[in-house]
Amino acid sequence: MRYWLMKSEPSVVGIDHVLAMKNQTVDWWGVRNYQARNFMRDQMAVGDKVFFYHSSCPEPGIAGLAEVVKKAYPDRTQFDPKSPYFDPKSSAENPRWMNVDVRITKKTRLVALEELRAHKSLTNMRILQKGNRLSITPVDPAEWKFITEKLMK
DNA sequence: GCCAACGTTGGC
DNA sequence: GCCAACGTTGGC
Repeated sequence: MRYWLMKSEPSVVGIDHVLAMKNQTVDWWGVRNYQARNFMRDQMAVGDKVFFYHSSCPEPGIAGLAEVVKKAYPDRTQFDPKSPYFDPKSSAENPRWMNVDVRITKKTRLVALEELRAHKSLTNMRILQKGNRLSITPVDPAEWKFITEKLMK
């Protein structure tokens, strides 16, 4: 079982949106970066734990806990010509983009990016590295433990 | 709105 | 296969 951090923009799909969805579950559509796709496609398994992270917003940070409930399958938006995520080079026979399904298990207090930066034991987190842009990153088990047990309590 | 960092594209 | 140009991300 692995741990992950997944970024979402709350103005598009925030944690409250997902809580209002059926089974509090969302398909993680819209990833158009190969590294992030490969994490979903090759490494994510049902039961993996996820930090649901809010980015590009007034208060970026971890907003809740989630888990992977369905392994990767083709992202529906790549086939929709009306979607900004449409990819003309993708096809049903040879889909380029994949996503998993993620279910919110708990909405937590917002653990702000600024707060994460303040803790020495988290300095290696991918999300805190300069220039980090990857929307899906692995989380070290010790980092998961620290954040869930010490910061969220 | 700025801009550093990084990924992708495409001409050669 | 190189790399300049361009586009995007995301915190500030």
